[in-house]
Parts: sequence; structure tokens; C-alpha cells
Amino acid sequence: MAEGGTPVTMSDVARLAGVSTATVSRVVNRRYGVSSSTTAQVRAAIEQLGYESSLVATSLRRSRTNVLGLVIHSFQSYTAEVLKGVMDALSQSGFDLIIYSNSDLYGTYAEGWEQRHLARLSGTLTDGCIVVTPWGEVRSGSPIVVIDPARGSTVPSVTADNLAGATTVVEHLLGLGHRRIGFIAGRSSLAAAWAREEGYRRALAGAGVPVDPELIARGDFNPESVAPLARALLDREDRPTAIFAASDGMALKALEIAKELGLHVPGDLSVVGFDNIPESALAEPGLTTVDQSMYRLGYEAARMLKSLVCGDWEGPSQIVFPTRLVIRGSTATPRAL
Amino acid sequence: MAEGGTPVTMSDVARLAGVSTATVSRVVNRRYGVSSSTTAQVRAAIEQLGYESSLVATSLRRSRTNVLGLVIHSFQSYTAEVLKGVMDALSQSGFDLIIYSNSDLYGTYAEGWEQRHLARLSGTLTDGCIVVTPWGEVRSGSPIVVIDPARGSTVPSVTADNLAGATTVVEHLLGLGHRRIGFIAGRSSLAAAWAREEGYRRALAGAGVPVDPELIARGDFNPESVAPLARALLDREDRPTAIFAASDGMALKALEIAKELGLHVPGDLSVVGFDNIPESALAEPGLTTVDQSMYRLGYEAARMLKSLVCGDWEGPSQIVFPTRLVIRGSTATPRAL
DNA sequence: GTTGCAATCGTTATCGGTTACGTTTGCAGC
DNA sequence: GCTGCAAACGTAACCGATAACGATTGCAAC
Repeated sequence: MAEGGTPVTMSDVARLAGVSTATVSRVVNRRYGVSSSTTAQVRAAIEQLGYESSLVATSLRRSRTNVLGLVIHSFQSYTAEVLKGVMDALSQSGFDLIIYSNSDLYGTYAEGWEQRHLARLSGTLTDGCIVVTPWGEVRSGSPIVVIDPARGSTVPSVTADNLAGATTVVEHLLGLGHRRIGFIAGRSSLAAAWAREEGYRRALAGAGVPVDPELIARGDFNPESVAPLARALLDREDRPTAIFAASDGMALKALEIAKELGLHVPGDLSVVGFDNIPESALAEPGLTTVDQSMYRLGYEAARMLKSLVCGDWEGPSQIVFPTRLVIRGSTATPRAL
Repeated sequence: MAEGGTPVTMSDVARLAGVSTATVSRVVNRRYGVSSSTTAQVRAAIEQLGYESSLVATSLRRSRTNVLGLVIHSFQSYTAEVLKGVMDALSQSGFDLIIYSNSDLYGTYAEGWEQRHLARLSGTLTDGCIVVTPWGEVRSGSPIVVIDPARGSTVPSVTADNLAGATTVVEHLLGLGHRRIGFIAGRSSLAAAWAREEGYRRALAGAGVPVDPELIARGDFNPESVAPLARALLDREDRPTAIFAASDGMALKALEIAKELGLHVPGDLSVVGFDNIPESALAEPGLTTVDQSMYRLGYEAARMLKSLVCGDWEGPSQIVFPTRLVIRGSTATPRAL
């Protein structure tokens, strides 16, 4: 077994087996051209020393590593769903997965972080990468698939139909009788955030309700940023009767603030989110939201990447999946009516 | 910016800047011995080409990489909590995180998988690793911390107090009046699984209730394995009035089976789990379970590993955290009484 | 006996980056 | 002008593994 101290290398095995490292390599990789007696010797040495090839050394020399990467900035609640989808898609595929994440949460060099680490992985460690909600445009020498790309991005991507989803939400609120609907926007560089805002605008326009810029708050998907925004919205004389936040995390925070201010949800205020994270079902009242099946996004992104790496991808390079409105207790007819 | 095709290497930068790769390396690593004019030249070339150093090449040469690893077999519901804890602990620490996971879910070479990949990462890519619920004993040349280690393992580890947690569960059931309590065990190689079973036995013994081996089913933490086991338990003439499963995943499956068989929970059957995954709160009825704060396990494991890598760990090498009984709707006094 | 081919295995260049060491250059001091 | 020293920079070895290539051997066919 592998002992402490210096790790066992291929030359250790070669020395013990009395052969060259080339022969050891051939045995490890099951290549043609090694006699069965030599193979047995080498295998015995490998067993005795507990040798395992170094992923780093292998991937440096080889062009193909059979490892796919996933670059992500931080772990949110939806991340687990994405990962499950990715793993299921990669199951039995022969590809392993490396997830790279940095420790500098909301730190100074968030901008461009994904791009930098993508470059550090691709070409060597990984055959391709999935990038989750990048802060900006990303590109790479090896195949990539982006989940929730930046606006105007042309790289292969997988997204939910945020525009339709947001439209449905606002139509739902309009149908309940709401006319003053506040909106808490997400990080504006993301296409998803833009589409959700656009859906909000279009639904209002479609119903002939003018968009009041005062009712639009600019968040960045970080729940912590929401508290002052929600307070400002709800402290107004003509406060909205409903708030639509561009993510569940932000919506839950808004719901919390509403309670703090003594507002009853949904009596005094309806709240809607987007994502359908597990916590939303647990909230009191349950959060009405849009389900975008992060599992499916992860699954399809991985399937697509796998094909891109193998060079046999036939489908479109940008895929959009439908969403589903999930109505829970946080929305109702406004009490004033 | 990084163009498609072959990635930009250090020698590309060196050629463009008219210096040697050694000089580029010194600039990149902010080493002493480069004039400011040369530094500027090199930086300009780096900027122009969009160069990023290769993580692989760097880690092959260097002993220290400032990357910690986390090796995990598959993504369960609790995994996200662990990851959040790990990331929070690593926040602003200067360590990045690489999560390595294989695609061969429940595949043929599950046994020893962690050990193999630990060896492939440590010594090169990572400075140390966290291993989550390994199938067997693991060891490594570089520091490791195991979450839920194998039985009898002596490596640094972080665990919940499974023994006390399980004891509390069974005492809760006993207090409700249950006497025939079924147990669905977990993967027996894990210390956690053993401790949960031992807690079950001790609590029964403490109450003077004999342990009926017929009421103990051998699962492996995989929910899919539970269906036949639960059916067998509940089809018995003298079926138990309560079932305690060693994990929430298995408990939820048992709950599903009970419903299938027309049993009312908790009227006809009480069900308890262990872990407190998010789904447990959503189940109908809510699942009574034991909270072991996977977030905290992840957080402390990362903190410990960080210190081990830096060589300044002072605490004990095996840490046990208390658990908390969470009572929901799935447990009640048995109807027969 | 010689040639040819295939099987077997070692040698060596190589991947990209780091670093020990050696060389060159510049400058001050005598 | 020469010496001494340090700063600046290049050269080459090296990390561990792979693969092209060459060298050796065995065996069969002519």
C-alpha cells in the first residue's frame, strides 16, 4: 500500500520489476508488446508498492485525459441539483469529473475568475469544461458548455426559458389582480437575469400596465444584497402589492424582510421567486416560483459536452428548456381589492 | 485573450517578450531578480496573449499547489451541505478546491475507488484531501481528513455522534410506546453505520427490550436497496410498529413502501431516519430524523485539513460532533396501544 | 545460412513550468 | 585599469509519464 512520505512513482515500479519505465507504462495502459511474464512481474511490483499513476503527469503528456471539468464560483442551493444531473449524465461514460471552485467568495477578483481557471485547466487537465453562471464572457481552446451564459454569448450553452418563465410569473400576479408589481433584478451581465427582467416588462406591457422604474431594484443574485433593496421598496408610500425577485434566494430574503416590517404574506404582499430551490418549499408560506429543473440543465450540459469532446455532437449549440410555474402560498389576491 | 486551438504556453510568452521562460516564470511568481523594464515587457506579452499558467505543469514541478482536494463517490442530497461548509471554511484562505468524483456510480470498481484517486491526486495536484464516506480504509502521503470514516480507521476524521444520535431516536420511539422497532442498517464498513446500529441495540437493551434479529435488515445506504427490505419487514405477521432507517434516503423509501402497502404513517407505522436532508422536511408526513449538520462536518473538516497542510494543527485528530433529534409527523404512539 | 518480419523492450524527446547553477553585465571602489 | 560584488538573466536539469523510435531477439520462410 501507499506509504507515507514520497509517493510511489513509475520509476520505483520499474526499478523493482527490473524493467524500464516504458514497459511499466505499457503494462499500465494495456498496450501491445509486453510478454506475459514481464507483465506479471510489473503487476506484482505495482501491487507491492501500491502504485497509482499520477493524474497530473499523465494529463501533461497525454492530450486526452477522460476527465471533464466543471468550473463554478460558489455553491448555492441549486448547485447540488446541477451536479446530480451532470453526474448522472456522465455515469458509466468513462469520464470522471473535476469540479474547480475558488475560495475567494465574493472576493476582489470575482470578475474573470472563471476565464482564468478555465485556461488553467483546459488543454491539460480536462478534455472540456462546463461553466456555471460566469460573470463574463468565457472562451477556451477545448470544448466548453456554459449553463446560464453571459448576455450575447455565442459559446455552446444550456439555459432555461427565462423569458417565458418570468412572463408567466407576472401574468399570474396580474391575473390575481396585482397592478403594482416590484421587481428585484439579478446580476445584469447574465443573460438569465436580463431575460427575467425582459419577461417582467413584456408581461406588464402586454397587460397595458406601465412599467414604473421606481419599482425595479438592482440586486446581483446575492441574497445579502437584497435586504436594503426590499426595505426601500416596502417603505414607500405607494408600496407594491407584489414583489417578483429574479431568484429564490433573493425572494426568500425579501419575504423575511416583509415579515420583519410586519407585512402579512400573501395578504399584504405577494412574493414570487425563480429557480425552485428546496428551501422555497419549506418557507412559511411556501414560495411561489418558477421551476427550471437545474437537474436537467446539468444533465444536458454534460451530455452536450461529452459529445463535443468526442466530436459527435449533432444538435444545436444553444439549448433552451421550458420552465414551469409552481404556485404556493406566497401569492394571492391583494387584500386592498 | 486566449484563442482557440493550442493554448498559450510560457514559451510563447517568452518568445514574444524576447526573454527566456525562466524570466517569465520569475515574473509570474513575483520572484526577485528581474528588472522593472523586463517585468513590464513580460507583463505586456502575457496580457497580449492572454496567458495563464497551467495548473498541471505547475503542480508537477512544485510541491505546494494551494489546492485542496475533496474526493467523493457520488452526489447525495447531503453533499451540497458538506460542500457549502467546506467552501465557507476555505473562504479567503488562499486555497482553491478541487472536487474529484467518478462517473462509475455504483459501478464495478466502487471498492477502493477513493484510495485510488487519492493516490492519483495527492503528491501532485493537491496539498491535501478531504474524503467523504469512503468504502474502505484510505491513506495518503499528504494530509487527509475523512468525513464518516471506515470502522477502526485511525486517520484524522470528522464525524457526528452517531451512537448518541441513534440512541436518542430509539429512546424517542420507546417513549412513544413502541416495542417492536425495525432497523434498516447502512453500509456495514462505515463507522457511522455501525454506530447507528449499536445505538439501536444499546437503547433497546437499556429499556430491557430484546433485540429481534428478524427486525434488522441490511441495507447499504442506497435507497434503491431498501424497497425489498422494507416490504419484507412490513409483510410479516408480527410486523414492527416502527422502522428506524440508518439514513433519510432509506427512511423516505421505506415511508413510500409503507404507503404503497396501505399503511398509515404514523398511525400504523412510525418511521425515523438519520441525516436531516432537505427532502425529509418536505415528505408527507414530515420525517422525524437526526440532524447531524453536514455543513458543520464539512466546515470543520476543511479547517482541520487546512491546518494539517500548514502544519499548525493543535486539536485532536478525530472529532465527533453532537447530533440533534428533529421530531416531525412521521412518529407517534402506535395505534394498537 | 540468410533474410524478413514481428514481438519485445530500452532510449530518449517531450509536455509546461520551476529552479539550481552558471554566465554576463553594470557599477562602485581602489 | 583592475578587482569585487551583486543584480539580471539564460541554460539545463528536473518533475512523472507517454510515445516515437531504435535496438535486440526469436522464429519461420526461402
